[in-house]
Amino acid sequence: MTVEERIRSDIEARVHSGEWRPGDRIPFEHELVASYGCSRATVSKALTRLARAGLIERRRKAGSFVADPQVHSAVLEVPDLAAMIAARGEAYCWKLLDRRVDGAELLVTGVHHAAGRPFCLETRTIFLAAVPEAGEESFDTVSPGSWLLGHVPWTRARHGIRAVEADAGQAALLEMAAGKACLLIERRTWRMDAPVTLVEQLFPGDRYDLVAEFRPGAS
Amino acid sequence: MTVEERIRSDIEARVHSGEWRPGDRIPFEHELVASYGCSRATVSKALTRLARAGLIERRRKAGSFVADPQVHSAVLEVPDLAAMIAARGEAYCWKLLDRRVDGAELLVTGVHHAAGRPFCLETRTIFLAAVPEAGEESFDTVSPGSWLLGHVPWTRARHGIRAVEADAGQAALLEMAAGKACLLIERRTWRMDAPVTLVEQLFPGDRYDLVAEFRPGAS
DNA sequence: CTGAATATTATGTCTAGACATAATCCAGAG
DNA sequence: CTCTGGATTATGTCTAGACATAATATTCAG
Repeated sequence: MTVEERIRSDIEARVHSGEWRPGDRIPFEHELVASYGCSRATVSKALTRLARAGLIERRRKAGSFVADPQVHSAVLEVPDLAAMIAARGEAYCWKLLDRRVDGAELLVTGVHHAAGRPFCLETRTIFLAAVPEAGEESFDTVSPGSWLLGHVPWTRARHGIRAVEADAGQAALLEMAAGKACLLIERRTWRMDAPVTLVEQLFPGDRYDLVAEFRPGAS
Repeated sequence: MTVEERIRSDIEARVHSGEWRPGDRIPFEHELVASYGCSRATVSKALTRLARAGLIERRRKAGSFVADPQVHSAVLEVPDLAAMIAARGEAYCWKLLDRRVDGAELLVTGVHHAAGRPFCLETRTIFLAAVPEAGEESFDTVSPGSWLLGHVPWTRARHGIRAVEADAGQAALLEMAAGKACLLIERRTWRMDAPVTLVEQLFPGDRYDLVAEFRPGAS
């Protein structure tokens, strides 16, 4: 364990245990230098990282303080569906329903299947200005999500999550009763402010369970 | 702009623009030292931060490489409901329905209202072993979520998000028709491996829209 | 007393170098 | 040929110190 790690984990432990409470001042850098017998650069690196993780707040001249509890936020994992289903040991397959070009947009519709049952209805728009190569792809065996993952780096994404009721057409494609509750995930992706893709994924409520795990100060 | 920031943003720009593709080697540290005319510590700090953000991968002896596109993941903001509703300019109010102690667990049920309409049905368990002070709170004017935010630091949380249909009782409390689609968020929170609270929040599907924004390499 | 100039102090950024560590390459032994 | 042990090399961590910057505390003029 490096000196920097030791400093960090000592401070984390004191904050998490409640020994140092939000607003408390933690030792000055020069005090930590003295007690750990290391150089200031090492202490500073440890504090910088804790500050970036949101555990402490540093103020010039005043010192460093335990930060107020952070806003709730969590890291939401939205893995590649194919990989996710494979990880559960179920057979995965993608069935293309429709593919057409409308001006500079490529519209793809299809269903992801897990263990032989429909699992997710996907409606996707791909903006050809950002991804011209997509025009060459048929997407009849590979889902656009998997293809895009490997071909286009994105710099920003925005997710919306809602609960909706399946209409008759959607219900038929997902082999479920109309009016049943579904999780609707809408994701827009950009690459340097140029839209890359917009996707709506509709999951039967009882067949999908999104999970988000979070560890604050996950240094 | 500091030298470190300049190095970082130059590399980010080259990766995001596609000039350097996943797998490409980026210049060695000593080359960056030469081209920026700075010390190795500065270059190393920049690369360390890019590596932590997942943009590059560093390998001893081999150099640093542009990382493969990351798994989709997003930062999910789960703000305090009271603060969130207030931010939308709507009146917020919490109505306690039930509060009782069952052994070492405090069970609280209530409804969050926005603009006079029920907005979220909350069923919460608070583990008194981790939060003994909660036993003194009536929770008749302040929601347990807001109270806990200010009183208990937590170190880990796990969210589950599902779509469900409201049963008759839930529907009545939320002033909606039974069987309608709802978003169910379940959150468990721990503090140093001791459970703090478990909450289920049920939102009418058409009145809530969870949003997650993500910028990879958000250095 | 009030307000402005000055001194102090802790953090922010950086340098030039040291040694450690791990991965790779290459030469020589078998 | 293969395998092993060193030499090489890039990153990983650290030191001791420098100067910059921003916020506070203090002093002094009015």
